[in-house]
Amino acid sequence: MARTREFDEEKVLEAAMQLFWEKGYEATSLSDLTARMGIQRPSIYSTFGDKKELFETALRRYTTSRAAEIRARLQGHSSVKQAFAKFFEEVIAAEYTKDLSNGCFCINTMVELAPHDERFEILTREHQLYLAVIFQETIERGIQSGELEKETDAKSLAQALIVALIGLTVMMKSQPQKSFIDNAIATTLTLLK
Amino acid sequence: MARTREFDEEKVLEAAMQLFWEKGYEATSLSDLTARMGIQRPSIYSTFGDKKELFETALRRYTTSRAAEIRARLQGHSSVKQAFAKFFEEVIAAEYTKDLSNGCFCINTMVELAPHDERFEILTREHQLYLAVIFQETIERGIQSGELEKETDAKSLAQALIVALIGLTVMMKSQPQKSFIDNAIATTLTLLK
DNA sequence: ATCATAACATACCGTTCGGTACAATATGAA
DNA sequence: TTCATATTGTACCGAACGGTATGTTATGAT
Repeated sequence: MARTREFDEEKVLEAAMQLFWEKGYEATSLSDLTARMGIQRPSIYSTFGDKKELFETALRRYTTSRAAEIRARLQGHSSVKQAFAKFFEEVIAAEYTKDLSNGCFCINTMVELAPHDERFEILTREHQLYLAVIFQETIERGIQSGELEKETDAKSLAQALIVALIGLTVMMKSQPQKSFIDNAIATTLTLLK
Repeated sequence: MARTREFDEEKVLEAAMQLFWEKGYEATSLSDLTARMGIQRPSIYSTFGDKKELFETALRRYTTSRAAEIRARLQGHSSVKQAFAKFFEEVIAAEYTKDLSNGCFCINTMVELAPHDERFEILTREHQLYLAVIFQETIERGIQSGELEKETDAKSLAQALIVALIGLTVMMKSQPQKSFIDNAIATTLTLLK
């Protein structure tokens, strides 16, 4: 009964996410978005609402898929120590490999928007809490299997590892020597015992 | 021989620093700056150069005084463990006390500008490296006094604590329960032994 | 084939952006 | 007191901002 949509909503949202991830909210203009998404301005507004709604949708997409990815990676090793070591190693390698490293979209948003917009304060907090739960479950698996000490405080340890993950992700934005990060994480991971 | 300046360069720079610290680079407009600094636009340009130069000057002022403050705090306790515990505790308390917490100006800049501007990549990296040296010296003092184990790798441990400091500072922007941060830091500080 | 309708492209809205030209003002050396 | 000069306030610059009105185009149910 009417003209059919010519773009794939998933694809243009993915493009918007990449752009916001690279440049942040303020530094990304509507012109940047139309260029990258390959659609016109009114199409953005009719499909996603205004700039901030689009940003929120993009961020939700990111956090959902990122959490699933992390969960999968941690479940991919029988050894919990090895699972965390590999995971951190891959996070580090990803930043040092790609020429342009964007870090974590959620962390970027925590810094840029959470302090001035409660919606993003909540959204970013809940993502971190969810990651902490994933970490905690992994640690508990290690306790159950006997790999980790029975007395381990799984929750506190998970929270410490989340803080380390955030810290290393941010620190890498200043491109320190890789040994700095490697040392820091190796030391932190000795908490798993 | 000419009209005398009517404002205190130090004071208006301090005001600019506070504003950039609160809002970041992009989100702070020249109008915001003139309002907060209490001087007119041409005075900013003739005294500090353009917006980015002013930002850099403000950030340098921040990092210098912040490093001196941290060094002093860590030297203020004979016990190294207690020095770090108190220091982290104060960082946490500062964020939960003030209604508007700005976190760390340097960390904010690492996230917003370092990935897109080499000048700030270098500036922020060197600040973190300097803080790591301060941490390392403190840890070495603890080794020397016998408070910490002789085998302690002071450098790696210092780097791990810097990563934790960054992580907690960023994490607090999402206003998690205080117990999350307290647990994480308590666990991380068990690395001091 | 007609036509109501939704997506399209274009062109524009008022506002705000970073930055500056310019004239008025105040100063101290002469 | 005069005058060269640096600082001030105002008013403006073109460009870019987020957002929208409007007319054109393509669609599928009738």
